[in-house]
Amino acid sequence: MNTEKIITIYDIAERLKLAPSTISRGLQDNPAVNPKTRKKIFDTANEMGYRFNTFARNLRNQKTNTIGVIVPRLNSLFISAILAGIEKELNSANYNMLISQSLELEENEIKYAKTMLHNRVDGLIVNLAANTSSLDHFAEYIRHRIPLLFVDRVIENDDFNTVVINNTKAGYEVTSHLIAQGCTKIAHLTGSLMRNVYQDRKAGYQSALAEHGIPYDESLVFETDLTEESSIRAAREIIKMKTRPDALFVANDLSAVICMKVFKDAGLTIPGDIAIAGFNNDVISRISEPMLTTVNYPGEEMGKIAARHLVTQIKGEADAALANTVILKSQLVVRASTLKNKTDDQ
Amino acid sequence: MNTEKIITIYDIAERLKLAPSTISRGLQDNPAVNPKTRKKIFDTANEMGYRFNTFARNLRNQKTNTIGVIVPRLNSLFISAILAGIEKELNSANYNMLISQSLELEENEIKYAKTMLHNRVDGLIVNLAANTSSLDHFAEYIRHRIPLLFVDRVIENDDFNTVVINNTKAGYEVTSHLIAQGCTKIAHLTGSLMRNVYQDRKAGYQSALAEHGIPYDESLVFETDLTEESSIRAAREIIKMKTRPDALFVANDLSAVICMKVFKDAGLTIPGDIAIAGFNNDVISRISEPMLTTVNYPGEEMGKIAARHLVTQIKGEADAALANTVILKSQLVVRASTLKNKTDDQ
DNA sequence: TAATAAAATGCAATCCGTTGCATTATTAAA
DNA sequence: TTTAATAATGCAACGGATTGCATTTTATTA
Repeated sequence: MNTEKIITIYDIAERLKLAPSTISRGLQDNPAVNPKTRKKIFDTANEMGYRFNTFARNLRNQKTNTIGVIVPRLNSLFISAILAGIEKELNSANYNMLISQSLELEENEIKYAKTMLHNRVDGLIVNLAANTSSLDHFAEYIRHRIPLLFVDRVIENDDFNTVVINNTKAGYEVTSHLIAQGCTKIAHLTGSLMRNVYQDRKAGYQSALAEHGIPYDESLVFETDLTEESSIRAAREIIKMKTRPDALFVANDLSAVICMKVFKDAGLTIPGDIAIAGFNNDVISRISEPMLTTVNYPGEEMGKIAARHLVTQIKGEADAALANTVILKSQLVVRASTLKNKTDDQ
Repeated sequence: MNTEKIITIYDIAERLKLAPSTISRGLQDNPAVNPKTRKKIFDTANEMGYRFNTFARNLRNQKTNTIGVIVPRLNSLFISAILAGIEKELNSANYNMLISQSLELEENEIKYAKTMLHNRVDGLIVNLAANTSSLDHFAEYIRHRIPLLFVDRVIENDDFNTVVINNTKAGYEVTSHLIAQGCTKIAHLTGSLMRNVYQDRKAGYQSALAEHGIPYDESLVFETDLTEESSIRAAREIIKMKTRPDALFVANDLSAVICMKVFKDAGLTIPGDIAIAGFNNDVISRISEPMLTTVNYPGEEMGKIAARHLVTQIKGEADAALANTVILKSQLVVRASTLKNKTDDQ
């Protein structure tokens, strides 16, 4: 058994005294080839250690069966959920997944978009980096009619397919709920306002305030990168305020729970002194004490739908010219961290 | 600007009245081509919307600059950390990353191993599925001399490169620490014992018990799949035991914190009634109340080292025949969840 | 057995970029 | 201006699988 030589269909053909085309057909279960021949082909292929060359095939077929995915980070539960969803769906549709993380930087996103283009991905799914300000780096995809889809973090633009939730509505619901609990001074800790997810949640927050006649106070909004450190810093700032807010709406669960811990360590009670609501419904929201009010955000489902959508487009079953927005449902999940009155909010 | 036609170097060559080889060289910054010509080539390529075809290149070069990665799950903080590390490293070495999740099933792992082989990955990094019992599906990699490396979850076998931590030692340290805190009846909640990570931690647990003359009691060991549900179930079983354990060593932080919550909800105090230790040093261990004693497990670092190692091998700078084991350091992180005496354990 | 239909196999071009070697154009030295 | 040396470009084969069409083999029918 030679470990060095790479076996091709030509080698098999030679061994069996057949034409390469017959080998190719045989390996593809083409009915035009005699079952006995086919069996011999497979046996010989195995014996010789043949593995087919996807490149040669792709080159010929002008298809790669590979989808590119660009996300800001890999080590986030929410992103992981999206990826898991994409992977499951792609797998059952027989596509591979090429992944890159932009580390929240537009420059990386640009670079990866190009790499994926050269790798001839059949489609691309993107979750934008925090500081991405233009979509120029995706222009080539449009130009080459390569299906492109944004999940979760998108840019308002009718030309692109997107899968999102209604962040404005969700932000509005969280804030309204806090107000219903009697909170009047509600702080908001959020991520980069360049991104719709944070921008919209904030918009919902503002509209709920407005609707209830609570003036919007810029100094109550903390725009951060939502890392562990900045969450702690923000929480400390809140503690130090002269008139402390009676509620905090945080744009993700992890940050919310981190703030909660800082508050508790400072002797504040939750929700007595300050109510806290998060976003995502990560496991962590069920483990914190008190349990965290949050928004159930169907990450895995978003991933699945995004992938399914993209595959449909690739297969040409959907009109590529028709940009589509899929808005998934999210639900407010009320838990102890915001229940000021004993009577259940429901 | 034609959006349909796919531009090749031949099209550029024709337009510029040059040979395709010159175009190819020009695009590769080959010094043999006149700077002025090169400029013209780049300009024309841009103008015509040319993007090079990685397949044709790969086909020719017999290299893909792509690394395959097979993990059991994507939606786990620990796995994500490993992936993030791999990605960072591969990126700076200019490799792409093709990812699949086995969903903890050997059959998927087998299938993906084959797909990656056909995709001609230049190397493969694997974190084994829970129920993988044989490594036969990786035989082809050995046969074709494709660098293969196992991270974290490995199988004892001198033929493979691995990057791990010393789980036995870590398990031993956790257990010894619990014993030092005065615990005498220590339960252990773990994952599939087919996997070294869990097997070894348990071995460490057992040897610590033995060393301190505590008899090993099978009924105190819970082998589960470590999901949220089974963790809750195990915690409830523990509560119901006639003589309740005074400590619980869980094989990962998330499960540990889930158990902690079940215990607290049942009115038990931590660590008073039962001390708890986890594994991984996830963020969650810092947020739980009390904070969780755990083992700092350098996931991202493992990923980086694994990737670096693999790339070195691919480039032929390492002797492929020499299987290597890299053992990273892990540290016991003592926190309140196991500190029975006020005096700091250190 | 010859003629016809059907099944199986073969031929050759194609996908597109790369590279060793040959050839032509340009510059420097004589 | 001629020759030698160098720079720039071109030629053509290669990598491996695919597929429309042609050809050969086998089975069917008259």
